[in-house]
Amino acid sequence: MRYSSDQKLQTRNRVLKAAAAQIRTHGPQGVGVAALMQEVGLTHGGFYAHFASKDALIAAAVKTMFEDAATQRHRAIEDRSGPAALGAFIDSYLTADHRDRPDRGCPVACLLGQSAQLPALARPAFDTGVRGMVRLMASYLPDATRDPMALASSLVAELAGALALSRAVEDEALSLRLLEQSRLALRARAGLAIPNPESPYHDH
Amino acid sequence: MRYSSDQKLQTRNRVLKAAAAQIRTHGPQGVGVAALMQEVGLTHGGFYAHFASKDALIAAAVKTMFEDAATQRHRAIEDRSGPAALGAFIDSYLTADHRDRPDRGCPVACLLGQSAQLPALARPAFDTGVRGMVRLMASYLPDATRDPMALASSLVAELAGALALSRAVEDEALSLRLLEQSRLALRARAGLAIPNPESPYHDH
DNA sequence: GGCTTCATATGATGATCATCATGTAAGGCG
DNA sequence: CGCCTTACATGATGATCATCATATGAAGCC
Repeated sequence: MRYSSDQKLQTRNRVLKAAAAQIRTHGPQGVGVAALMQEVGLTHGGFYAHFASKDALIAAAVKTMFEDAATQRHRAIEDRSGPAALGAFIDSYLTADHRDRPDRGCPVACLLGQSAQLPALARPAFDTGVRGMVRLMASYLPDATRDPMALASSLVAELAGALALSRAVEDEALSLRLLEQSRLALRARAGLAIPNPESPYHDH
Repeated sequence: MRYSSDQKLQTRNRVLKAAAAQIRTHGPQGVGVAALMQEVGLTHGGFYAHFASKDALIAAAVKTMFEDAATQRHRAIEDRSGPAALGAFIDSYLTADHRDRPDRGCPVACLLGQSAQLPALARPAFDTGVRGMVRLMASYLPDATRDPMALASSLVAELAGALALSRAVEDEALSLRLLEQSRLALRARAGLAIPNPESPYHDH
Protein backbone atom coordinates (compact mmCIF):
# COMPACT_ATOMS: atom_id res chain seq x y z
CA MET A 1 0.00 0.00 0.00
CA ARG A 2 1.46 3.24 -1.15
CA TYR A 3 -0.05 6.65 -0.35
CA SER A 4 -1.79 6.58 2.98
CA SER A 5 -3.11 3.19 3.85
CA ASP A 6 -6.67 3.59 2.54
CA GLN A 7 -6.28 6.55 0.23
CA LYS A 8 -8.16 4.91 -2.58
CA LEU A 9 -11.07 3.89 -0.43
CA GLN A 10 -11.48 7.39 0.92
CA THR A 11 -11.39 8.85 -2.56
CA ARG A 12 -13.96 6.33 -3.71
CA ASN A 13 -16.21 7.30 -0.84
CA ARG A 14 -15.90 10.97 -1.63
CA VAL A 15 -16.82 10.29 -5.25
CA LEU A 16 -19.76 8.20 -4.13
CA LYS A 17 -21.03 10.87 -1.78
CA ALA A 18 -20.80 13.53 -4.46
CA ALA A 19 -22.52 11.27 -6.96
CA ALA A 20 -25.31 10.48 -4.52
CA ALA A 21 -25.97 14.19 -4.13
CA GLN A 22 -25.76 14.99 -7.85
CA ILE A 23 -28.01 12.12 -8.86
CA ARG A 24 -30.67 13.26 -6.45
CA THR A 25 -30.59 16.84 -7.66
CA HIS A 26 -30.03 16.39 -11.39
CA GLY A 27 -31.00 12.81 -12.07
CA PRO A 28 -28.73 10.02 -13.28
CA GLN A 29 -28.36 11.62 -16.71
CA GLY A 30 -27.56 14.97 -15.22
CA VAL A 31 -24.30 13.76 -13.74
CA GLY A 32 -21.19 13.90 -15.89
CA VAL A 33 -18.10 11.94 -14.97
CA ALA A 34 -15.82 14.93 -15.53
CA ALA A 35 -17.92 17.36 -13.51
CA LEU A 36 -18.32 14.85 -10.74
CA MET A 37 -14.60 14.22 -10.40
CA GLN A 38 -13.88 17.91 -10.49
CA GLU A 39 -16.25 18.43 -7.59
CA VAL A 40 -14.17 15.96 -5.61
CA GLY A 41 -11.01 17.83 -6.60
CA LEU A 42 -9.73 15.33 -9.13
CA THR A 43 -9.79 15.01 -12.89
CA HIS A 44 -11.90 12.68 -14.96
CA GLY A 45 -9.10 10.30 -15.81
CA GLY A 46 -8.86 8.46 -12.57
CA PHE A 47 -12.53 7.67 -12.47
CA TYR A 48 -12.20 4.26 -14.05
CA ALA A 49 -9.76 3.18 -11.40
CA HIS A 50 -12.71 3.30 -9.00
CA PHE A 51 -15.73 2.28 -11.05
CA ALA A 52 -16.11 0.07 -14.05
CA SER A 53 -18.57 2.40 -15.72
CA LYS A 54 -20.90 5.25 -15.04
CA ASP A 55 -23.72 2.79 -14.55
CA ALA A 56 -21.70 0.97 -11.91
CA LEU A 57 -21.13 4.27 -10.15
CA ILE A 58 -24.83 5.03 -10.18
CA ALA A 59 -25.68 1.62 -8.80
CA ALA A 60 -23.18 2.07 -5.98
CA ALA A 61 -24.37 5.61 -5.32
CA VAL A 62 -27.98 4.49 -5.05
CA LYS A 63 -26.91 1.96 -2.47
CA THR A 64 -25.14 4.57 -0.37
CA MET A 65 -28.14 6.89 -0.63
CA PHE A 66 -30.31 4.31 1.05
CA GLU A 67 -27.71 3.63 3.71
CA ASP A 68 -27.57 7.34 4.50
CA ALA A 69 -31.34 7.51 4.48
CA ALA A 70 -31.53 4.80 7.11
CA THR A 71 -29.29 6.69 9.51
CA GLN A 72 -31.22 9.90 8.84
CA ARG A 73 -34.44 8.14 9.72
CA HIS A 74 -32.98 7.15 13.04
CA ARG A 75 -32.01 10.72 13.66
CA ALA A 76 -35.54 11.95 12.87
CA ILE A 77 -37.14 9.35 15.07
CA GLU A 78 -34.63 9.76 17.91
CA ASP A 79 -35.63 7.53 20.77
CA ARG A 80 -39.34 7.50 20.07
CA SER A 81 -41.13 4.30 19.21
CA GLY A 82 -44.48 3.20 17.89
CA PRO A 83 -46.88 5.81 16.48
CA ALA A 84 -44.87 8.66 17.99
CA ALA A 85 -41.90 7.59 15.89
CA LEU A 86 -44.10 7.39 12.83
CA GLY A 87 -45.44 10.87 13.50
CA ALA A 88 -41.96 12.29 13.86
CA PHE A 89 -40.91 10.64 10.63
CA ILE A 90 -43.90 11.96 8.70
CA ASP A 91 -43.39 15.46 10.07
CA SER A 92 -39.73 15.48 9.17
CA TYR A 93 -40.40 14.07 5.74
CA LEU A 94 -43.01 16.49 4.49
CA THR A 95 -41.24 19.77 5.16
CA ALA A 96 -40.13 22.56 2.86
CA ASP A 97 -36.64 21.85 4.10
CA HIS A 98 -36.68 18.29 2.87
CA ARG A 99 -38.25 19.47 -0.36
CA ASP A 100 -35.51 22.00 -0.95
CA ARG A 101 -32.62 19.67 -0.18
CA PRO A 102 -33.12 16.68 -2.46
CA ASP A 103 -29.36 16.18 -2.51
CA ARG A 104 -29.47 14.79 1.01
CA GLY A 105 -33.11 13.70 0.99
CA CYS A 106 -35.05 10.50 0.61
CA PRO A 107 -33.88 8.49 -2.41
CA VAL A 108 -37.31 7.02 -2.98
CA ALA A 109 -38.83 10.40 -3.66
CA CYS A 110 -35.90 11.43 -5.84
CA LEU A 111 -35.77 8.31 -7.98
CA LEU A 112 -39.53 7.84 -8.17
CA GLY A 113 -39.77 9.30 -11.63
CA GLN A 114 -36.34 8.30 -12.88
CA SER A 115 -37.29 4.71 -13.49
CA ALA A 116 -36.57 5.10 -17.18
CA GLN A 117 -33.05 6.47 -16.83
CA LEU A 118 -31.99 4.38 -13.86
CA PRO A 119 -29.56 1.75 -15.13
CA ALA A 120 -30.55 -1.84 -14.55
CA LEU A 121 -27.62 -2.26 -12.17
CA ALA A 122 -29.21 0.18 -9.74
CA ARG A 123 -32.69 -1.26 -9.72
CA PRO A 124 -32.27 -3.97 -7.08
CA ALA A 125 -30.96 -1.42 -4.57
CA PHE A 126 -34.01 0.72 -5.20
CA ASP A 127 -36.40 -2.17 -4.64
CA THR A 128 -34.66 -3.05 -1.42
CA GLY A 129 -34.90 0.54 -0.29
CA VAL A 130 -38.61 0.75 -0.99
CA ARG A 131 -39.26 -2.48 0.81
CA GLY A 132 -37.22 -1.25 3.77
CA MET A 133 -39.18 1.96 3.98
CA VAL A 134 -42.51 0.12 3.87
CA ARG A 135 -41.36 -2.30 6.54
CA LEU A 136 -40.15 0.51 8.75
CA MET A 137 -43.46 2.32 8.62
CA ALA A 138 -45.40 -0.88 9.19
CA SER A 139 -43.35 -1.60 12.29
CA TYR A 140 -44.36 1.71 13.86
CA LEU A 141 -48.08 1.52 13.14
CA PRO A 142 -50.41 1.05 16.10
CA ASP A 143 -50.65 -2.57 17.24
CA ALA A 144 -54.35 -2.65 16.44
CA THR A 145 -53.72 -1.98 12.74
CA ARG A 146 -55.42 -4.72 10.78
CA ASP A 147 -52.94 -5.10 7.92
CA PRO A 148 -49.86 -2.99 8.74
CA MET A 149 -47.95 -3.82 5.57
CA ALA A 150 -50.92 -2.90 3.41
CA LEU A 151 -51.41 0.43 5.13
CA ALA A 152 -47.67 1.13 5.15
CA SER A 153 -47.50 0.53 1.42
CA SER A 154 -50.18 3.14 0.86
CA LEU A 155 -48.52 5.56 3.27
CA VAL A 156 -45.17 5.29 1.51
CA ALA A 157 -46.82 6.00 -1.84
CA GLU A 158 -48.38 9.17 -0.50
CA LEU A 159 -45.27 10.27 1.36
CA ALA A 160 -42.98 9.98 -1.63
CA GLY A 161 -45.65 11.19 -4.03
CA ALA A 162 -46.39 14.32 -2.03
CA LEU A 163 -42.73 15.22 -1.66
CA ALA A 164 -41.97 14.65 -5.34
CA LEU A 165 -45.05 16.62 -6.37
CA SER A 166 -44.15 19.49 -4.09
CA ARG A 167 -40.77 19.59 -5.83
CA ALA A 168 -42.14 19.41 -9.34
CA VAL A 169 -44.58 22.22 -8.84
CA GLU A 170 -43.49 25.77 -9.48
CA ASP A 171 -45.97 27.66 -7.35
CA GLU A 172 -44.79 27.90 -3.76
CA ALA A 173 -48.26 28.10 -2.26
CA LEU A 174 -49.41 25.02 -4.13
CA SER A 175 -46.25 23.22 -3.14
CA LEU A 176 -46.67 23.98 0.55
CA ARG A 177 -50.31 23.00 0.42
CA LEU A 178 -49.44 19.63 -1.07
CA LEU A 179 -46.92 19.01 1.70
CA GLU A 180 -49.11 20.12 4.54
CA GLN A 181 -52.26 18.39 3.50
CA SER A 182 -50.56 15.10 2.94
CA ARG A 183 -48.87 15.50 6.29
CA LEU A 184 -52.22 15.92 8.01
CA ALA A 185 -53.84 13.13 6.04
CA LEU A 186 -50.97 10.76 6.74
CA ARG A 187 -50.98 11.46 10.45
CA ALA A 188 -54.71 10.83 10.57
CA ARG A 189 -54.37 7.61 8.61
CA ALA A 190 -51.63 6.43 10.93
CA GLY A 191 -53.95 6.90 13.87
CA LEU A 192 -52.16 9.94 15.23
CA ALA A 193 -53.76 12.85 16.98
CA ILE A 194 -54.26 16.15 15.19
CA PRO A 195 -50.78 17.63 15.12
CA ASN A 196 -49.60 21.11 15.80
CA PRO A 197 -51.28 23.19 13.12
CA GLU A 198 -48.00 24.71 12.11
CA SER A 199 -49.16 25.91 8.75
CA PRO A 200 -52.71 27.17 8.31
CA TYR A 201 -53.48 26.93 4.60
CA HIS A 202 -56.91 27.49 3.17
CA ASP A 203 -57.88 26.53 -0.35
CA HIS A 204 -58.73 29.38 -2.66
CA MET B 1 -50.67 27.77 -49.05
CA ARG B 2 -48.67 25.18 -50.87
CA TYR B 3 -48.88 21.49 -50.08
CA SER B 4 -52.29 20.64 -48.68
CA SER B 5 -53.90 23.50 -46.90
CA ASP B 6 -52.81 22.66 -43.35
CA GLN B 7 -49.87 20.39 -44.04
CA LYS B 8 -47.61 22.15 -41.59
CA LEU B 9 -50.11 22.08 -38.77
CA GLN B 10 -50.69 18.38 -39.17
CA THR B 11 -46.97 17.70 -39.17
CA ARG B 12 -46.56 19.81 -36.08
CA ASN B 13 -49.28 17.83 -34.35
CA ARG B 14 -47.70 14.55 -35.30
CA VAL B 15 -44.38 15.73 -33.89
CA LEU B 16 -46.09 16.87 -30.73
CA LYS B 17 -47.87 13.59 -30.27
CA ALA B 18 -44.68 11.62 -30.73
CA ALA B 19 -42.83 13.92 -28.34
CA ALA B 20 -45.54 13.59 -25.72
CA ALA B 21 -45.16 9.83 -25.85
CA GLN B 22 -41.36 9.84 -25.84
CA ILE B 23 -41.11 12.31 -22.98
CA ARG B 24 -43.38 10.18 -20.86
CA THR B 25 -41.41 7.01 -21.52
CA HIS B 26 -37.85 8.30 -21.60
CA GLY B 27 -38.01 11.65 -19.88
CA PRO B 28 -37.29 15.05 -21.42
CA GLN B 29 -33.57 14.27 -21.75
CA GLY B 30 -34.27 10.94 -23.35
CA VAL B 31 -35.80 12.50 -26.43
CA GLY B 32 -33.50 13.45 -29.28
CA VAL B 33 -34.63 15.80 -31.99
CA ALA B 34 -33.30 13.56 -34.75
CA ALA B 35 -34.87 10.38 -33.38
CA LEU B 36 -38.13 12.15 -32.78
CA MET B 37 -38.38 13.47 -36.32
CA GLN B 38 -37.45 10.11 -37.73
CA GLU B 39 -40.29 8.54 -35.80
CA VAL B 40 -42.64 10.95 -37.55
CA GLY B 41 -41.11 10.01 -40.90
CA LEU B 42 -39.10 13.19 -41.41
CA THR B 43 -35.51 14.21 -40.92
CA HIS B 44 -34.11 16.40 -38.21
CA GLY B 45 -33.63 19.45 -40.37
CA GLY B 46 -37.21 20.59 -40.56
CA PHE B 47 -37.67 20.56 -36.84
CA TYR B 48 -36.83 24.23 -36.34
CA ALA B 49 -39.51 25.26 -38.75
CA HIS B 50 -42.00 24.03 -36.17
CA PHE B 51 -40.40 24.77 -32.81
CA ALA B 52 -37.96 27.43 -31.70
CA SER B 53 -35.98 24.99 -29.59
CA LYS B 54 -36.15 21.64 -27.94
CA ASP B 55 -37.33 23.30 -24.76
CA ALA B 56 -40.18 24.94 -26.62
CA LEU B 57 -41.14 21.55 -28.01
CA ILE B 58 -41.17 20.03 -24.54
CA ALA B 59 -43.29 22.83 -23.19
CA ALA B 60 -45.81 22.38 -25.99
CA ALA B 61 -45.74 18.61 -25.59
CA VAL B 62 -46.47 18.86 -21.89
CA LYS B 63 -49.46 20.99 -22.69
CA THR B 64 -50.85 18.46 -25.13
CA MET B 65 -50.26 15.66 -22.62
CA PHE B 66 -52.57 17.33 -20.17
CA GLU B 67 -55.17 17.99 -22.84
CA ASP B 68 -55.14 14.34 -23.79
CA ALA B 69 -55.29 13.37 -20.14
CA ALA B 70 -58.45 15.41 -19.67
CA THR B 71 -60.26 13.61 -22.46
CA GLN B 72 -59.03 10.26 -21.16
CA ARG B 73 -60.44 11.07 -17.75
CA HIS B 74 -63.82 11.70 -19.30
CA ARG B 75 -63.61 8.35 -21.02
CA ALA B 76 -62.77 6.56 -17.77
CA ILE B 77 -65.56 8.27 -15.89
CA GLU B 78 -68.08 7.84 -18.68
CA ASP B 79 -71.43 9.21 -17.54
CA ARG B 80 -70.93 8.56 -13.87
CA SER B 81 -70.88 11.40 -11.40
CA GLY B 82 -70.01 11.98 -7.77
CA PRO B 83 -68.23 9.24 -5.82
CA ALA B 84 -68.98 6.66 -8.51
CA ALA B 85 -66.99 8.75 -10.97
CA LEU B 86 -64.17 9.04 -8.49
CA GLY B 87 -64.14 5.31 -7.95
CA ALA B 88 -64.00 4.64 -11.66
CA PHE B 89 -61.15 7.07 -12.02
CA ILE B 90 -59.14 5.54 -9.18
CA ASP B 91 -59.72 2.04 -10.52
CA SER B 92 -58.63 2.99 -14.01
CA TYR B 93 -55.60 4.88 -12.73
CA LEU B 94 -54.00 2.24 -10.55
CA THR B 95 -53.87 -0.64 -12.99
CA ALA B 96 -50.96 -2.61 -14.42
CA ASP B 97 -52.14 -1.42 -17.78
CA HIS B 98 -51.71 2.23 -16.92
CA ARG B 99 -48.40 1.40 -15.30
CA ASP B 100 -47.13 -0.33 -18.43
CA ARG B 101 -48.22 2.39 -20.84
CA PRO B 102 -46.66 5.59 -19.55
CA ASP B 103 -46.52 6.89 -23.10
CA ARG B 104 -50.25 7.48 -23.06
CA GLY B 105 -50.69 7.75 -19.32
CA CYS B 106 -51.10 10.48 -16.74
CA PRO B 107 -48.52 13.25 -17.18
CA VAL B 108 -48.47 14.03 -13.48
CA ALA B 109 -47.17 10.59 -12.61
CA CYS B 110 -44.66 10.68 -15.45
CA LEU B 111 -43.25 14.12 -14.74
CA LEU B 112 -43.36 13.81 -10.96
CA GLY B 113 -39.70 13.03 -10.68
CA GLN B 114 -38.49 14.97 -13.69
CA SER B 115 -38.72 18.33 -12.00
CA ALA B 116 -34.98 18.85 -12.41
CA GLN B 117 -34.85 18.23 -16.14
CA LEU B 118 -38.13 19.84 -17.07
CA PRO B 119 -37.34 23.14 -18.79
CA ALA B 120 -38.74 26.25 -17.16
CA LEU B 121 -40.96 26.81 -20.16
CA ALA B 122 -42.90 23.65 -19.36
CA ARG B 123 -43.42 24.26 -15.67
CA PRO B 124 -46.56 26.41 -15.80
CA ALA B 125 -48.38 23.76 -17.83
CA PHE B 126 -47.47 21.20 -15.22
CA ASP B 127 -48.77 23.32 -12.36
CA THR B 128 -52.01 23.89 -14.21
CA GLY B 129 -52.34 20.18 -14.82
CA VAL B 130 -51.82 19.32 -11.16
CA ARG B 131 -54.33 21.91 -10.07
CA GLY B 132 -56.82 20.59 -12.59
CA MET B 133 -56.43 17.06 -11.33
CA VAL B 134 -56.93 18.12 -7.71
CA ARG B 135 -59.99 20.15 -8.61
CA LEU B 136 -61.46 17.27 -10.57
CA MET B 137 -61.13 14.87 -7.68
CA ALA B 138 -62.47 17.39 -5.21
CA SER B 139 -65.53 17.91 -7.37
CA TYR B 140 -66.41 14.23 -7.20
CA LEU B 141 -65.97 13.74 -3.46
CA PRO B 142 -69.10 13.10 -1.38
CA ASP B 143 -70.98 16.27 -0.54
CA ALA B 144 -70.41 15.74 3.16
CA THR B 145 -66.64 15.96 2.78
CA ARG B 146 -65.39 18.61 5.15
CA ASP B 147 -62.55 20.07 3.10
CA PRO B 148 -62.74 18.56 -0.39
CA MET B 149 -59.71 20.39 -1.77
CA ALA B 150 -57.56 19.28 1.16
CA LEU B 151 -58.56 15.67 0.78
CA ALA B 152 -58.23 15.79 -3.00
CA SER B 153 -54.70 17.14 -2.68
CA SER B 154 -53.75 14.19 -0.54
CA LEU B 155 -55.49 11.75 -2.87
CA VAL B 156 -53.64 13.06 -5.91
CA ALA B 157 -50.32 12.71 -4.12
CA GLU B 158 -51.02 9.08 -3.36
CA LEU B 159 -52.44 8.32 -6.81
CA ALA B 160 -49.46 9.69 -8.69
CA GLY B 161 -47.00 8.44 -6.09
CA ALA B 162 -48.30 4.89 -6.18
CA LEU B 163 -48.28 4.75 -9.97
CA ALA B 164 -44.78 6.19 -10.24
CA LEU B 165 -43.51 3.86 -7.53
CA SER B 166 -45.06 0.85 -9.20
CA ARG B 167 -43.17 1.82 -12.35
CA ALA B 168 -39.85 2.41 -10.63
CA VAL B 169 -39.86 -0.90 -8.85
CA GLU B 170 -38.41 -3.93 -10.56
CA ASP B 171 -40.21 -6.70 -8.73
CA GLU B 172 -43.58 -7.39 -10.29
CA ALA B 173 -45.19 -8.65 -7.09
CA LEU B 174 -44.10 -5.56 -5.16
CA SER B 175 -45.29 -3.36 -7.99
CA LEU B 176 -48.74 -4.92 -8.08
CA ARG B 177 -49.03 -4.74 -4.32
CA LEU B 178 -48.25 -1.03 -4.37
CA LEU B 179 -50.95 -0.45 -6.98
CA GLU B 180 -53.60 -2.54 -5.33
CA GLN B 181 -53.11 -1.37 -1.80
CA SER B 182 -53.20 2.26 -2.76
CA ARG B 183 -56.29 1.56 -4.82
CA LEU B 184 -58.07 0.08 -1.81
CA ALA B 185 -56.84 2.81 0.53
CA LEU B 186 -57.86 5.56 -1.87
CA ARG B 187 -61.33 4.13 -2.35
CA ALA B 188 -61.79 3.90 1.38
CA ARG B 189 -60.54 7.45 1.90
CA ALA B 190 -62.91 8.72 -0.77
CA GLY B 191 -65.81 7.17 1.11
CA LEU B 192 -66.38 4.40 -1.39
CA ALA B 193 -67.60 0.91 -0.59
CA ILE B 194 -65.16 -1.98 -0.58
CA PRO B 195 -64.56 -2.58 -4.26
CA ASN B 196 -64.43 -5.78 -6.22
CA PRO B 197 -61.51 -7.63 -4.68
CA GLU B 198 -59.98 -8.19 -8.07
CA SER B 199 -56.50 -8.88 -6.79
CA PRO B 200 -56.00 -10.70 -3.50
CA TYR B 201 -52.50 -9.89 -2.34
CA HIS B 202 -51.12 -10.87 0.99
CA ASP B 203 -47.95 -9.46 2.43
CA HIS B 204 -45.02 -11.80 2.87
C1' DG C 1 -44.99 27.99 -68.24
C1' DG C 2 -42.03 30.18 -65.43
C1' DC C 3 -41.64 32.38 -60.89
C1' DT C 4 -42.01 32.12 -56.17
C1' DT C 5 -43.00 30.33 -51.71
C1' DC C 6 -42.73 27.14 -48.31
C1' DA C 7 -42.24 22.40 -46.18
C1' DT C 8 -38.76 19.49 -45.64
C1' DA C 9 -33.84 17.45 -46.61
C1' DT C 10 -28.76 17.53 -46.49
C1' DG C 11 -24.87 18.37 -44.36
C1' DA C 12 -21.97 21.00 -41.24
C1' DT C 13 -20.69 22.93 -36.66
C1' DG C 14 -19.50 22.99 -32.14
C1' DA C 15 -20.58 21.24 -27.69
C1' DT C 16 -20.79 17.61 -24.45
C1' DC C 17 -19.95 13.15 -23.06
C1' DA C 18 -18.19 8.30 -21.67
C1' DT C 19 -14.32 5.74 -22.16
C1' DC C 20 -9.56 4.52 -22.46
C1' DA C 21 -4.43 4.58 -23.53
C1' DT C 22 -0.65 6.41 -21.83
C1' DG C 23 2.14 9.48 -18.87
C1' DT C 24 3.75 11.01 -14.16
C1' DA C 25 4.83 11.32 -9.56
C1' DA C 26 4.48 9.79 -4.85
C1' DG C 27 6.17 6.76 -1.46
C1' DG C 28 6.72 2.26 0.84
C1' DC C 29 9.89 -1.83 0.16
C1' DG C 30 14.02 -4.34 -0.82
C1' DC D 1 19.34 4.49 -2.48
C1' DG D 2 16.85 3.13 -6.20
C1' DC D 3 12.80 0.32 -7.80
C1' DC D 4 8.20 -0.38 -8.83
C1' DT D 5 3.52 -0.39 -7.52
C1' DT D 6 -0.28 2.57 -7.48
C1' DA D 7 -3.28 6.71 -7.49
C1' DC D 8 -4.21 10.03 -10.41
C1' DA D 9 -3.48 13.35 -14.69
C1' DT D 10 -3.28 14.40 -19.62
C1' DG D 11 -4.98 14.03 -23.77
C1' DA D 12 -7.32 11.55 -27.43
C1' DT D 13 -11.28 9.06 -29.49
C1' DG D 14 -15.58 8.37 -31.14
C1' DA D 15 -20.35 8.91 -30.20
C1' DT D 16 -24.31 11.71 -29.57
C1' DC D 17 -26.60 15.87 -29.66
C1' DA D 18 -28.87 20.61 -30.55
C1' DT D 19 -28.74 23.98 -33.78
C1' DC D 20 -28.50 26.19 -38.17
C1' DA D 21 -27.15 27.44 -43.07
C1' DT D 22 -28.26 26.12 -47.28
C1' DA D 23 -30.29 23.12 -50.90
C1' DT D 24 -34.29 20.82 -53.08
C1' DG D 25 -38.46 20.08 -54.87
C1' DA D 26 -43.43 20.37 -54.91
C1' DA D 27 -47.36 23.32 -55.88
C1' DG D 28 -50.22 27.33 -56.30
C1' DC D 29 -50.13 31.97 -58.73
C1' DC D 30 -49.48 35.23 -62.55
